Amino acid sequence: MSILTKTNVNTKAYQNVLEKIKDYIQIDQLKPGDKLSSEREMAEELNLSRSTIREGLRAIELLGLIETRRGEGTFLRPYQSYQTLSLLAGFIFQDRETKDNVDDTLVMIEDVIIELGRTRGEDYIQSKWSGHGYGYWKKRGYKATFEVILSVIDNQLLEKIWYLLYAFYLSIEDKQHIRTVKDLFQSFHVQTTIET
Amino acid sequence: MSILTKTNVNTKAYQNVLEKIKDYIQIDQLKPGDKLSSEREMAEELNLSRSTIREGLRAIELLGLIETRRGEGTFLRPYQSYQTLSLLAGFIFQDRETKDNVDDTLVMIEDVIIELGRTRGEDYIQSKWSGHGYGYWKKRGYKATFEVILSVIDNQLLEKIWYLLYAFYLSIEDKQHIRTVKDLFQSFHVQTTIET
DNA sequence: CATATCTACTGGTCTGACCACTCTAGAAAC
DNA sequence: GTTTCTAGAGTGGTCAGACCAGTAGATATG
Repeated sequence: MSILTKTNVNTKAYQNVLEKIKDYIQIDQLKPGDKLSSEREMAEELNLSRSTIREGLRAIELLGLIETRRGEGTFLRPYQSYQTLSLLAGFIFQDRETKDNVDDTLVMIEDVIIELGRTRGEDYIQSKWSGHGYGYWKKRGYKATFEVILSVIDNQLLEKIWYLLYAFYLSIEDKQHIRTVKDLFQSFHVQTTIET
Repeated sequence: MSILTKTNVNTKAYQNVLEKIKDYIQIDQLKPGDKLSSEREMAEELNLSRSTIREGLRAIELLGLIETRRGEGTFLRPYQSYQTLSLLAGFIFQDRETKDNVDDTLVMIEDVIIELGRTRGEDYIQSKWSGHGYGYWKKRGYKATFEVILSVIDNQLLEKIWYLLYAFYLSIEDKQHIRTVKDLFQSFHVQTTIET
């Protein structure tokens, strides 16, 4: 299902581009940051027009897999950027019913993460937060504060899901998070009084 | 940050296409199955070339949001198909570290869903499962069995996340789910003996 | 050695063309 | 009047070729 390098006639040409590039990455053992062939080279190699190649590339780019820089070339992406995730979230979770569930779901996912944080690194989180104090973290904002928990749970996937949801949450309206920095501090029993 | 309809000069043109289409869908209240403007119309309306429009469309198409049919037009997709989700999951969660976390994360998300199912519709689930009996549901498979829980929790978002994860889980290798139908039955105290 | 300039190459965008396909209004046949 | 057939308009799929705007490296210049 995955590494079929033969061109499929029935599907659209740009989909073959996706497969080819996927193979290309695997075969050449390309790593993040590496440069792909130029669009003109790919076009010649795959016997397709440059515009068709570009349609495929745009799709992959939106997924955050590659990055294009004018004058330089096309590169494999180091990692999924926050911005891309945000856009993705907006599209994936478009419909009305889904939007109604964001609040609930975000809270639930955060519950899971917080629980994980408690078992895997309660001490670290407490010292990190109490080090700078409540006032500091409140100023840095909810996202930065929560990321401290994310940093210790060592689960990239759960992390990505949170980012996806959080980005989506913010994109709906410019509302504040249901939870506050104060809530976070309290769930880890860290002092929330501001020392002068 | 979200619904700015004004064209951003710094970003690439096809990204503006994405925004425009997103707005377009919202403003015109388009529903799944509805037809979008033709590529040529969009091009004229947005003052862009058709190729640029197409680059944007291809990206959205890969996300499974739209569907193009030659000779007919471009349509909003009815639902996010399972297949598309699988492809998406593969791209979004590409890297090695992320893959290592799938097992854990899937279990955790399922815990959340199961807990929700217990509080919101334990009776329904129990009667549904015990109605056909364990043998029936075991034959129908884990996915179908789990979907019973999903059907009562009334949270589309959590549902989508599960589908995304589950698809991704299966795509990594053709392995069986960590949990079994039996486990599900037991967490709801439904009999797992097969009557003859 | 440092600097400025030139040049080849890259992605970004546009134009205009042709194909294959679908749908439909109107002509033709009944 | 009803059915069937057909031509044409419209749609997405693909292509070739062009120009612009950046980048990087070679080359020439001080």
